[in-house]
Amino acid sequence: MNKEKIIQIPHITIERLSQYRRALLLVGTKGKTHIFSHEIAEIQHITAVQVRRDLMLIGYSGNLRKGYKIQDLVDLIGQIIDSPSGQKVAVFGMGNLGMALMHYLSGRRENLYIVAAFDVDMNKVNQSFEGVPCYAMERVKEIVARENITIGIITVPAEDAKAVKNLAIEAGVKGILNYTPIPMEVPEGVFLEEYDMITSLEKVAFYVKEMNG
Amino acid sequence: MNKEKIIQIPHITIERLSQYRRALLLVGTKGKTHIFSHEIAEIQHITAVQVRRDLMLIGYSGNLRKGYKIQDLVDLIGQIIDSPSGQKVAVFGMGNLGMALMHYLSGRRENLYIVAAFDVDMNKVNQSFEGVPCYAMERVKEIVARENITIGIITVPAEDAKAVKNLAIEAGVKGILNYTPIPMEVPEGVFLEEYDMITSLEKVAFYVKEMNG
DNA sequence: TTTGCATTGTTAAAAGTATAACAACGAAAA
DNA sequence: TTTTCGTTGTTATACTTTTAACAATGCAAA
Repeated sequence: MNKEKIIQIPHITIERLSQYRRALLLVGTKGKTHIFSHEIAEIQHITAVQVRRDLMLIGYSGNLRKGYKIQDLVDLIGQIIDSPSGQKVAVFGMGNLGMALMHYLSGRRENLYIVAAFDVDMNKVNQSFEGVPCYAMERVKEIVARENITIGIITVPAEDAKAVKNLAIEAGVKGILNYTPIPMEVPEGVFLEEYDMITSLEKVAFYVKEMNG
Repeated sequence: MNKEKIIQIPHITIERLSQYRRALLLVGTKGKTHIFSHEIAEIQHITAVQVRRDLMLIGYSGNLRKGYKIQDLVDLIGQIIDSPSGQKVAVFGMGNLGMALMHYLSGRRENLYIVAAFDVDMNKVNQSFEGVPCYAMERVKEIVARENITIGIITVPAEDAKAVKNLAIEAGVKGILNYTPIPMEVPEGVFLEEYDMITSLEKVAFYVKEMNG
């Protein structure tokens, strides 16, 4: 019965917690030790009430005069959203986007380890990027099993997206982050998150149009 | 009084319309001319009711036996979310991510024209990528004004993010798509959209943990 | 013709999410 | 001491978004 809290934390709060943590880590580097709800709110472009409510949901109590202790809050958020022993991640496709991700993510989250890259380009295979080895696509099954990789980020060209996704899932990956423009299907038990940059760009374009006549 | 509909379309429907359109264009290439709400729903991992409701909001009527006519629907979505004369976009920072974006977006949306890239690296300046010229950062003001660029995508390193954002806005950009991990402030009248890949990755990690924990 | 069926369009209900309102607190100022 | 102030934690309310329910339609099969 050592189960987590019964009260479910809303999806959207989970996302915000991740964002709060990054904001906190950022301001933490500036020597700040405490922060008020309205300061977090301003960074995130939301309201202070919402921040306080989110923190209430995870059961964190701040100090009435000093606000929230950054380190404690970071630790608590970690307890909720991180896996205790971390998770291993592979990047499928070392084109520009894969390279950007590797560069950006590598070493940034201590609980998420990027341990492998895969590509079909033999000039990239057996190289290493940011200290992460790049393997041939043929070795997905072997490496995913050996390293116990649970998350795959797909950045291959559109035409290979489906095949690579299937390969990753057959190999045992439990979460897919899809950066290709091809909507995917995944079996029960695999979590899928899709992001298409065009959606964001078109959204910006729409609101620029709306605001400026 | 030639104003658009009074009934406001919810933000989230706008985003889905953009996604519907891309899905429709994709299936359209396969010779399909009509599509049912449940088919769109399946691609988007949502319910058919939601699709129908969204289409109701934009006033599109399908055919009871054949479903929705793909071309008509694509056109109508375009009327709603696109600017009649298109908008021009600049990419700030031609690192891996900027390069990936350029490659991916270039020529994909007929109404959004990527007309300039900016970088500080003199090896990139005066080159062109995907047919798009790359200028020195010093020329932002000049080029944004000359080309009438309304949207800026920021992919520079974190430490330059704020300065480049300010530069772009001073030059007249009305919409910012921020791919750096630095939360930004923008003045009234400028639309800001932020995306951090770590949020997506942590979200996947969280739900993988929850499902398999 | 009549019945059955899969679909759309729409209203009503439910669920999810954000905001408002305010008591409680405790340090600092009066 | 007492008052003021800015903050947190929380409940109650409002708003947004999704889902359910179902009438209407019109083709196809009986």
